[in-house]
Amino acid sequence: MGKEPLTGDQYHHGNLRAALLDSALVVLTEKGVAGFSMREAARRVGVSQSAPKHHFGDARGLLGALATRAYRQLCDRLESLELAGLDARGRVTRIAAEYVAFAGENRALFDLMWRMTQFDFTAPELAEQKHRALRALDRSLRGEDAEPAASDTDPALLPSYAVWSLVHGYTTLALEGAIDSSNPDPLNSDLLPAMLALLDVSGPPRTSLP
Amino acid sequence: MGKEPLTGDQYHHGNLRAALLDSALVVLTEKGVAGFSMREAARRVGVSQSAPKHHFGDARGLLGALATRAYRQLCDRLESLELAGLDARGRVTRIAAEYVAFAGENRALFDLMWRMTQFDFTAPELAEQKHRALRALDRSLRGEDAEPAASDTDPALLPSYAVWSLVHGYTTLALEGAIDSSNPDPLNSDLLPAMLALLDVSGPPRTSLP
DNA sequence: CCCCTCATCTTGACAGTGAGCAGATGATTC
DNA sequence: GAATCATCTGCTCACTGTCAAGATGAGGGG
Repeated sequence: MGKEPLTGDQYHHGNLRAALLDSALVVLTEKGVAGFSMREAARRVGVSQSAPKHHFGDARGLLGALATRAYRQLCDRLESLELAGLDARGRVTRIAAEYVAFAGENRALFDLMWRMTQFDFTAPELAEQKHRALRALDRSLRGEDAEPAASDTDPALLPSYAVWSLVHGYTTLALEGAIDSSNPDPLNSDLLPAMLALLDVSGPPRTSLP
Repeated sequence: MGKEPLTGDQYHHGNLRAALLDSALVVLTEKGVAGFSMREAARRVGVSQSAPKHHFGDARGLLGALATRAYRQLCDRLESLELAGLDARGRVTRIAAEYVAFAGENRALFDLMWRMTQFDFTAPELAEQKHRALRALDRSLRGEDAEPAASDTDPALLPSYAVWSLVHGYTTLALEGAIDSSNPDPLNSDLLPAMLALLDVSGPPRTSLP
């Protein structure tokens, strides 16, 4: 009975699930998505190579749980933004900056988030978090008091889709060095606000012109 | 040393380099980036596992060559578009459709293209092709006769950056199922033209007039 | 002609990975 | 106490990328 530090954590070997998630995040950050190894994540918490199986099934399960947690963190940040006193354009700029900041602070995680279908990972909670991200963005754009969209195909969502697409596209292109590559920190450039200024975020064509 | 290739298949085992590229493309398309295997690509052309080493160095070299070829194909398609008689908005819509079509027809390849930094692959030709894509897009947007941008930071490029970001962002988000997921073929939806209609593509801040 | 050189390709290893299976281990409950 | 059950270990297997050393064959002087 190897009684390692029994501090607080009840060890059978503790709450392995959380420990493995943290360890996996470190490995992912260090090695990137391509260099990630489930064995190494297990090794770092001092546990056998097949310990993760009971908690996550397989490697995709682990990465999926990690991505789901990342989505939740991103949504939390977007939802907790302080936007009072800002007009629509100011809100959009603010939320775009937060989106880009998250991507910059969690590059490997951000990479992983948009690669889950490639890993054949389709958890309902993941799709739910994606919807949550859109809703958070839409609520910030149209204001707290605006009535939420009826469905995902509500034309009122169009500006939010456009903002998301533009911000997400710029983020991935900049991280890949395709845009603003001369800038040492393209994620902090003023290119994004300038691009957003070209976008009409006033609202959908609801029987009145822009 | 003779860079002169012989006609057709020169035997030792033919022109392996091209054959391996084709084979790798098939494997990539079938298994995706995550499931790609260099050994399998070699196996399919009936050659040993370490045959690719002489031509590509390692697996990243093979994928890099594949990505470079893909960039060139995309640029070729964008540059050969017939845009005569279209106004700026029509040209943008047309080029966006072509961009999305390429992504839909070559999903695994398109995935790979924006993942090369992750594989530590930095070939000068790859960066050059990215610039070429931007220039093709910009030329299509502002017309053949407009004077090209002086540098990558020329403010006149702003609309092109915005269009690229929006189109690229929508493409990746749609492929990932984050946008328009109820649509069975989100890449052919009319969402993208509607979003582009929200974008002001008229030109840079009019501090100077044409 | 022979022989030499050199690019190309094969063989055979090595370390590392994800996955599956039989069993130890220990907490919980009866 | 004993039985149950989730949890974790050790082992095996097939597979991967990479490397070093050896075959193979084409082309070019002597």
